[in-house]
Amino acid sequence: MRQAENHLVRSLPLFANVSEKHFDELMSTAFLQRFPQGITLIREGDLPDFLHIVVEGSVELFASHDAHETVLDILKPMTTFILAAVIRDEVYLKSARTLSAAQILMIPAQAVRDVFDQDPAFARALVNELAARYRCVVRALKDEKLRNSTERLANWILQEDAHQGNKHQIALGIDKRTLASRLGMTPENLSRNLAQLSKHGVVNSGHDFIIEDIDALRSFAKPNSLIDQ
Amino acid sequence: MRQAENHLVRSLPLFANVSEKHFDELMSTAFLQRFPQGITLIREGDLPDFLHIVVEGSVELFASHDAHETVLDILKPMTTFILAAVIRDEVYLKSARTLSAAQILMIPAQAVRDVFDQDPAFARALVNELAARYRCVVRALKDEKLRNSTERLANWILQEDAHQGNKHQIALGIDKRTLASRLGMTPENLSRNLAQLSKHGVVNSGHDFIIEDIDALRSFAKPNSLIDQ
DNA sequence: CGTCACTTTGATGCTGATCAAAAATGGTGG
DNA sequence: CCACCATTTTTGATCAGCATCAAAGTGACG
Repeated sequence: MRQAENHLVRSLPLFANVSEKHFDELMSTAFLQRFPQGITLIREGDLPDFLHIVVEGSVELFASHDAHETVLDILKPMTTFILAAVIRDEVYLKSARTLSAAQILMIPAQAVRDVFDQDPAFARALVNELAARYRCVVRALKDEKLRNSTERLANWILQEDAHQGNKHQIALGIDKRTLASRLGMTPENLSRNLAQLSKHGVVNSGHDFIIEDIDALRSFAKPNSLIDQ
Repeated sequence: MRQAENHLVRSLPLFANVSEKHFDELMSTAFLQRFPQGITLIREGDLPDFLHIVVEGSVELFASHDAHETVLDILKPMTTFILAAVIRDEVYLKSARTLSAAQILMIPAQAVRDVFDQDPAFARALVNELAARYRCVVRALKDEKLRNSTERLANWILQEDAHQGNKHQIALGIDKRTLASRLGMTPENLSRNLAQLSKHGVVNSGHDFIIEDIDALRSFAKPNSLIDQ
């Protein structure tokens, strides 16, 4: 792994207070690997070999059952995934594939468990990370069960605007098909929902969404700090 | 706390390898409290004071938004809850209320965090428990997104039969209103879904469900080890 | 300027929620 | 033991949300 990325990884909260020795132990066996778009990184049902961290690009977590598939999350840098499976050494419950070209840091699962037992700072950081991931899933479940698809879209727009610096102009970055899947709706429905939101201050301009009346959007979306991040 | 319960708690995986000293430290500040049915134990949005463990009875986790409420989980002994909020010292994302009279062990949040930092065995056990809880939520999210309500009911019956010893006769224990809520459907729909399942080997006899043809039920339910426990 | 992929629009059907009412169940007191 | 009442459960009718299939529109790019 090159110096630049090493430094980037070192600065992650997960490794913040880990001793130099243990950080080196983790990194000495780790790979930083580039993948093209559309590659399946892990498959549900397999046993975990590595803890994965998205360093660049984006990754989609999904699951299948009886010829149906659903997107459970979309990850951007710097996020760990399949931490719970690594800790328990049990099969993955989700699959993962790259949504764009991506760089993934892969740390052998056994090394993660070993350093966890030796380094209290790493243990603390890891449990914090896992708790954070847990809370994300709970938020996703609440979003799914307590809102309809138009409300999910409206809140996604508000959140994304905040992430992109409250410019009231949101660059999509992904195609609408993927966004639809992320939001738990079909592309057709996303289209119709966007049409709905024009009544609530949102305009769809090519690959951007523009918020023309944020108060109207807020009052429709009813954002909730116990669901949205 | 009485000796009997102390022993029960001591034998939980969470405390299995914790030193006597640290176990006593946790227990010395803990309460074992009885609650009647229908008591709200925690409210979403509040900050955590205690880690909770269901010792007896059952507890419902739920969340509300915009005049809607949804049941996220039903807990039986011995299960921890709100572990993630305790670890991160952040507000609860769910509320909890007793579904029956219940006994709850409450360990001060600060004690949990302190012992975590001092006792590697407790740290290991706690991260294992949190990972297990994480995987439960992921399973719930998949169940919700990948199955319709009849399939959820069919799989619940299969699981409950296994828990109750494969007698092919399942005692409900809770009223159908609560079961419906647990399974993410209205009582009306539960009733209709049960009628549907009579085509697939399930008979509804008073407060019991009877599986008359488990192969038919299995073939309809399509149980999946990556969704069901 | 034509092709191909993506997106939108239209028509239709399924799933599950809601409201209303009937039926079944269970407990209580005469 | 039975009649009565309250509660739970079931049944029926209707409606909203979302998926699906089909077709038309749009835009990027060779």
